[in-house]
Amino acid sequence: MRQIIEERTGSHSRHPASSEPHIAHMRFTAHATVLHEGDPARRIMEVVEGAVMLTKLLPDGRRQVVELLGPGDVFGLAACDVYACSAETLTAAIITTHERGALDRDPTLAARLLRRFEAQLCAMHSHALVLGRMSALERVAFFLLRLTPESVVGSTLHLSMTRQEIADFLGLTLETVSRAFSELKRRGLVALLRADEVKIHDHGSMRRLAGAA
Amino acid sequence: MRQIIEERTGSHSRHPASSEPHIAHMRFTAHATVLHEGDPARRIMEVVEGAVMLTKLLPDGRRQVVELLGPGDVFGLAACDVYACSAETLTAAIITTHERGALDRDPTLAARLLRRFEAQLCAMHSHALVLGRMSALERVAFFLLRLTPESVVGSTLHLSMTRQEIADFLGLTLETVSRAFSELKRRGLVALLRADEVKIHDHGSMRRLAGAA
DNA sequence: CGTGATATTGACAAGTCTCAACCTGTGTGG
DNA sequence: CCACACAGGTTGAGACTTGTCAATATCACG
Repeated sequence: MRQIIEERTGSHSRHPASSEPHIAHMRFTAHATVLHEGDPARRIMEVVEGAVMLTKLLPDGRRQVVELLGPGDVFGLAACDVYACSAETLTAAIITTHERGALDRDPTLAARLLRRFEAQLCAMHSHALVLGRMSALERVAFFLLRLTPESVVGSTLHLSMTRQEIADFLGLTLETVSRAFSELKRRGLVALLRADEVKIHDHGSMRRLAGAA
Repeated sequence: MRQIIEERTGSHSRHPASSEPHIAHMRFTAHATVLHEGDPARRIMEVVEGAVMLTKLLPDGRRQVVELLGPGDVFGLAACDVYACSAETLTAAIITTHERGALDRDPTLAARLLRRFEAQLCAMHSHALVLGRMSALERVAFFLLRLTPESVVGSTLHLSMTRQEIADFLGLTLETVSRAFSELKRRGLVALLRADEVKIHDHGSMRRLAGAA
């Protein structure tokens, strides 16, 4: 893809001394673990293709999906020297990685990641609003709209997440998510073709539910 | 309004190469609004001194404090071309601003902001875990530990937020926050000297409650 | 046609919110 | 210097949303 090409050309001979290529592409199947919360944070990663979710765990096993990532999004971050989140693929995915040192050496890379971080930080701000202040029904409506590209209006939306994963993303239980889906269906806002295929019928009402943000 | 008392430009010119002063320092009193969600996003801002909170609103008035910022933290971000959050000072504060264009021109600045964004993104990940998966008591414990610098062990912690602001940060109501404070006091984990002065007695139990993150 | 994983639905419990009353401390004016 | 007023905080009772546990349904696959 375009990004792969840019990466390769952008990275050549920045540091000829280092024999190790600081860019590597990796291909993952769906439901693969890319990295573990708590492991030493060596590299910064970027989704090239596919979908990835970042999760955090509490000692007692409660889980939160903190971010959903698509092409261009960055992960593998660390507040100290270990990864702050685990990362799992939701679909088959291609991921590229950068040495942490490359951020200082390569201003082009830094500029691109900076823009990306800004977008992701804004997404997290929205997510905080969802988690802190929205009802179950509103959360699910928000989730469905978030997955719907602007362009797609009539077509059907494929969820590559189980109810449990959606629940962990929205701070709910899988039962509550299921009930919310049923309620949206009952109200005629969506149609459930299959458990993982949704068609949004009333975009306006969905927007209103989701806070029109 | 009482916000802008004084504005200086480029006082410490650390980048002599650039003749244009793209840095401005501003001094704010406590409880001043620095910027409004939805306004055109012209500049990126950085906290130099003091504390700032970022908030988002739903159409019906529900509010979420999405981030608490201290010295070094960055705000004024936008997913499209308008600010994603409002920003208010919690204490008197000094804030510096950068033109958005400066990010591309000044690699040193970009590198610094990049590191900061990473830290803030990690903080948001933790916050998502708090909002999505923790009980009221756990949230308040987490909040108090988050405000406690590692160094400070015995001294008393000053909250520069009302119960309502804390509640909006933690996704609770002010009553629930108040009850959580009382419960922590009852259990002997903290002492409330005044409504806005807390002393943490049992750091270990607090850590356990907060998920030892 | 079973079998296992995932999803839905129901009944009940628990945690948090809502509404209301009351308390505390700070500052002001008589 | 005291009394009062006001903003913020605490506490209580009951309602409501969501969580928990359990039974049943649906779908993909061998």
